[in-house]
Amino acid sequence: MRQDPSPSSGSSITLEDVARAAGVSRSTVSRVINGIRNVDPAIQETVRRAIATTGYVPNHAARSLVTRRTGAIALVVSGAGGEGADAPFPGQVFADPFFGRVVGGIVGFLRPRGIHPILMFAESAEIHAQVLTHLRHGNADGALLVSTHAADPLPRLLVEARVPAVLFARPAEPIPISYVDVDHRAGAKLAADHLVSRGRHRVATISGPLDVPAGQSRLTGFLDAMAAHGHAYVPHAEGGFTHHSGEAAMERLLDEHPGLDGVFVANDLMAQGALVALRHHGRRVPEDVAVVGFDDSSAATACRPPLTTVRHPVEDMAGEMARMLLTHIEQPGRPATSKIFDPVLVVRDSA
Amino acid sequence: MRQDPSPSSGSSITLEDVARAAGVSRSTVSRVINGIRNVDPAIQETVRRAIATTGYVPNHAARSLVTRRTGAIALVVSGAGGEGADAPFPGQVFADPFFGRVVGGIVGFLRPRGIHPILMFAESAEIHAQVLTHLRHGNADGALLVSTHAADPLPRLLVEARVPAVLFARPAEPIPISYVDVDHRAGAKLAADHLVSRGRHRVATISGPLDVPAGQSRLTGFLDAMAAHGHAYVPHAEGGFTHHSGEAAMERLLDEHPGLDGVFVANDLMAQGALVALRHHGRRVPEDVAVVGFDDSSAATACRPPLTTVRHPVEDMAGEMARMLLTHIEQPGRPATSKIFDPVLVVRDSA
DNA sequence: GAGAGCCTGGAGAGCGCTCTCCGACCGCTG
DNA sequence: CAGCGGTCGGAGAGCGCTCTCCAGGCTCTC
Repeated sequence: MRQDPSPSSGSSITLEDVARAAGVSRSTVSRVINGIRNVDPAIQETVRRAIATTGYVPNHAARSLVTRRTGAIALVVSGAGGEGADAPFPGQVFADPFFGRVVGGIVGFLRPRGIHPILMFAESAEIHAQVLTHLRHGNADGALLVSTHAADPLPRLLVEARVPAVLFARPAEPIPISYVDVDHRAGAKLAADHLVSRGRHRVATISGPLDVPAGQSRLTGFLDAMAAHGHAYVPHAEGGFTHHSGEAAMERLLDEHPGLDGVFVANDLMAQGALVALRHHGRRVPEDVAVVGFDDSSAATACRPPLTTVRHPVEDMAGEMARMLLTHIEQPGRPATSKIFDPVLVVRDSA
Repeated sequence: MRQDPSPSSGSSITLEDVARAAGVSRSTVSRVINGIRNVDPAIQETVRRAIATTGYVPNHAARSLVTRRTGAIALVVSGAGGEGADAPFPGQVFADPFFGRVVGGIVGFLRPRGIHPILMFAESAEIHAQVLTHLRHGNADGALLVSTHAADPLPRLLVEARVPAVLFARPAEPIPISYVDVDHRAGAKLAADHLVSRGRHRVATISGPLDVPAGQSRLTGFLDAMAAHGHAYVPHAEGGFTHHSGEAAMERLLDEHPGLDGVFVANDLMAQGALVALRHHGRRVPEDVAVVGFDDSSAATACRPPLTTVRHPVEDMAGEMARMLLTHIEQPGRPATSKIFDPVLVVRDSA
């Protein structure tokens, strides 16, 4: 089943060669390849055979020179502008398995379409500029942007440079750019309802950073839902979405409210940290304290006990993000749109 | 400091336009941009200014059409050929933070050179073919390959297709392809020496899969080093480099050798699982059982207690891999080379 | 002071492809 | 049988860039 024509080295076979082999013109071969206009089926067959025999592979550069399309998409993972140098190498974000799911969803959508994303990290201002230049050089037709921090200037820069782009999560500032997001408030409500239904009355929460929309919405959504259940006051400690910040926040909460019996933690990584702190303080989970996380990352199942958590359909969201970008590339003038996904509660052992 | 020329939209400014603006020929502008041959400094300055005023951005497609270089590199994460469908989406491998470090090291080296890797996952045979086609289309000048399983057919396919490529870790079968690797035996010896120096006498080991060179070498290296210390017999359980396989292997070991007081686990993810099993069986770490991992992944510090582990210089290795690939691309005829890195023991609390 | 040789800038030929335009040929109708 | 619209293949002009070749002017040497 494997074709293996003799002169497979290098591939200097051009359209011209195929045309000669098939006894037709370059145009006809091009039409067959691109499926444009009607070409006599018999000739089509001849051409196809000629392509197979010659082992022809289209030259991507030549094609994109004339079509002004690269067929490539950039996947940009972006941090804030003014972060410290706590990462000697880029790519540390992949320590969060969440990104693996995003990447998986994107690749799952793009790969069947023959597109492979170009991976870029942009964690400082000068690199933002570099990324932008790269994009404007025509190295990609558009960008998928996953920001790790609020106040990421890149979305705005992208809009200004007219680079088609779609974000994962709503931007902190209102700008005309498409994005996908999860309904954070609904997710937080799911967690609140669950904790209450489990009979927890002294519930606290560990939020994400409050300058991030996700951190903000999960907190307010949780507080509102708890209020609806009659809990006017819910202790709260702010974390930074990292394992250690979750552990530290739990310590603080435990110090100030030793009697708490339930906690909603705004992401799984922090919940994992919270679990460590709880164990350290001799609390059993879920008997003494019920814990609900958010994200359903692989950290959720790696924990002991496995976390009850709010699951985003991350893969679906990432796929939709890619689909939206392709649409924007296809139809340049299109206004920005957004799509919000419903989260689901995944009940495991921690609550 | 930011330039923002008026017609920044789209960029239909060509070399020709810049040449006209600078009052020189296209060739001269090209020479200035590419730094080829001597150009009068005064003219260089004029040209540079013209580039800035016009907001010129070179067209990548046109350039690579003539240079036959894309300036792009593929980062291929490849699985075995016959794996089951346990992954609905590709990219699950990123759940292992190890890949984050690899990616970080690669990007750290490539980015200053203006190169961004194209991310590809290849977990089935048909996708191997697709990846190969993509590469041969001239979408990338070469490939960096990280295999998750032995018996990955891709290295051989790459060699056959004459695609410049460098592997992370030695291929299971001997083929003429460049790679970087860590000295697994030396790492295992580090672990053995440490356990012995800590006075452990009933030491066991959890190995990785034995069809992978890394799994194999770490095991034999450990056994040999222990033998050198006079320990002729070391109990051994095979794992699959995953959290759960480590936990299961530890259970088995504990069943058969309840008196063990030290264990070398062939990677951190499994060690994390082993820790869970040990705790479950009431063993204190490191008091009752000392645990040494391998990789120094972020799992190592997320554990309680933090793992004593063998650290590869993953980022350096990944960077070197990229450097080697660039060399191969630069000098096509070059024979395959390899570079082996020395691991380091990172002592934390678990042993 | 003149010839040789070097240095620098310009002209122009492609790289491989797409796509518009055009012409040939078909079947159909009046 | 002539005329007409429709279908389908071919010719050719670029897309924007690099790079070889060449010409002109300079310095240097004898």
